[in-house]
Amino acid sequence: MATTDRLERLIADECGSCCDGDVDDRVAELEAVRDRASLERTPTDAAVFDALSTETRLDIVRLLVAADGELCVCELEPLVDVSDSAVSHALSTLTDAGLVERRKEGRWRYYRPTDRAAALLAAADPGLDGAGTVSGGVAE
Amino acid sequence: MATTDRLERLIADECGSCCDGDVDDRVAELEAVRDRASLERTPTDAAVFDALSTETRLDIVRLLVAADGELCVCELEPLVDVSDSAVSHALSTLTDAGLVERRKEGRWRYYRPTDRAAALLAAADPGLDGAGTVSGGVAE
DNA sequence: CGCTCATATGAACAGTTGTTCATGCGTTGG
DNA sequence: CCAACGCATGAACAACTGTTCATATGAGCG
Repeated sequence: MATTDRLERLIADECGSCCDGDVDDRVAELEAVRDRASLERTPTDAAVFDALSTETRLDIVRLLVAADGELCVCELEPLVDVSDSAVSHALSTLTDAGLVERRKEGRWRYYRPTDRAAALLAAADPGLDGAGTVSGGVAE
Repeated sequence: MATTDRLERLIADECGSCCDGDVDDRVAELEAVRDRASLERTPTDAAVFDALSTETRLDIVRLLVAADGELCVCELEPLVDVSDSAVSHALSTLTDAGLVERRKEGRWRYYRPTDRAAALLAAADPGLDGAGTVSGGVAE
């Protein structure tokens, strides 16, 4: 890690150069933060959020959650203004991300959202947003 | 909505052509679903998920959550393998999405995650994922 | 079996985006 | 003031991606 220049000046500025070996301590602390952050990584990584990052896919998930059951492609297609092929592509991406599940019945495929999808929408939508530090208990 | 062809066949297949005017009913029902889904839209829309859809920005948010306080750019930059400019760009995007907040102090800017950011990470990370219907418990 | 249907999948193109480099802006120290 | 610093921002380029068209797959039906 060669870019500790600014970090040293930051620490010196924060505690008024009172202590000298604090740089190493702070670096170690930051590396511990990095380790902790890495542990929270799921195998899906950013793919989960990426799957919800376009209006088409997000609309589909919202529709599936709003519908109190399951919908098939031919029901979704009239509700979003893209081709059925695009809907299918979107559903594949969402399935890979673990946000929807598929049920086959005859010629049709019924899709429904997973708990994770609903949890993500709930976490993003409500007005609990805005200000506030986070630390402490994110537990649930 | 001109693409109700398949929808008609679906309904006929589901209830065995028992009823005829059901197509309009089902279409109306689907439009109600669409209206309900639209109501849940926040002004931020898909931008929130989009902000978390890249490894760099997601890593930054994870680091801010893992750190039990606030971090500045010079502390984040050694922890992610991109330039300080990229970190700044990422933080701007995250700020616009309402996922981090900025505090100015002298030459430095300290960043901390919002509640929404923490809630989103919590909703995506835990092992509560996988199988399960979402609303109300639609047994099957 | 050959047909159609519902959906999945591959290719290709346009639009988007994440990165770095260069530079601008407010702040601090000499 | 002037220089240096921390960070923000604009431009530019490569890389990615969402869409549609074309085609494949598997299921029902005559």
